[in-house]
Amino acid sequence: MPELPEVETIKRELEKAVLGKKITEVCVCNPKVIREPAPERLKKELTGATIKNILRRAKVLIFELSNGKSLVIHLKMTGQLVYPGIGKDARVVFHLSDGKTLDFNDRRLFAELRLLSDWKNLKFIQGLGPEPFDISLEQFKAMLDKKKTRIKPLLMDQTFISGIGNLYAAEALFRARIDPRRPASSLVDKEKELLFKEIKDTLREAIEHKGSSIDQYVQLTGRPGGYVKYHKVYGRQGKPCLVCKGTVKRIALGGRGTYFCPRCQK
DNA sequence: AATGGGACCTGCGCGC
DNA sequence: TGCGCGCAGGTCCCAT
Repeated sequence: MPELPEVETIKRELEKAVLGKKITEVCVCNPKVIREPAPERLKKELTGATIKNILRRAKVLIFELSNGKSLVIHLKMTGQLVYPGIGKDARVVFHLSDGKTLDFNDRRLFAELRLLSDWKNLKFIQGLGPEPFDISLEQFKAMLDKKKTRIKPLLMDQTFISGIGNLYAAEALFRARIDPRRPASSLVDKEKELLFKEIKDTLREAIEHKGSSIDQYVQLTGRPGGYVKYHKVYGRQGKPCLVCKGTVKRIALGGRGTYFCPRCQK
């Protein structure tokens, strides 16, 4: 579930907590989460390296290291980074030069961890579309015009626009009063404009509240994010719409649970 | 090109 | 109380 706001929250906290520290030891408790290289080689190459820079691209975290390599982490749905670590149920434990640990947890083993020479060459990274904050309204409008596909799955398509997942797609569409099933190209200018604004506002507000703790997401400290109480439709099926008092519905769209208010969203 | 489904996983909540 | 089942979702992959 971690989307742009959650990963951005972790990134900012990591900068304060572990930047400049050295990795003194790595414990791989479950090698399944390591995509490349082989766990033994990863351990060897990480040990002794200093964390020089921490970046986020879409939902991906990148640790640039003093040895020229980069540790690339995609949390997928249930990945967590916790500092100081407690070691409980961790899949990978990074021991740092301050005597503390950084825990990498992942209940469902979907997350991916890689050590690469050049993270920009990773196929997934290369395929990413622009982030919402990096494009203009005119660009956003032009991008939608070319697409006949339904707007919600399109917003979640990382090759189209990156950083938005199921939760924030639903929230932004509700706030823009657009039915998630609408073909993207059917949106008129006013709707595109409003949607673009609401996407950015929703993401910004979620970052301010340090993300949405649905399922497994927690901040680096292990505390939950505070944005769930501001959700207007996500997870609220059967409950009254906060705007019109109609009932929030849940449908499947592109195989994903989709929350919306049929009365508000046209 | 667009869409649907399955796979990857595990734990939770549901109905019986 | 316990069992089996559906569901949760980011991404990839395959089929239509």
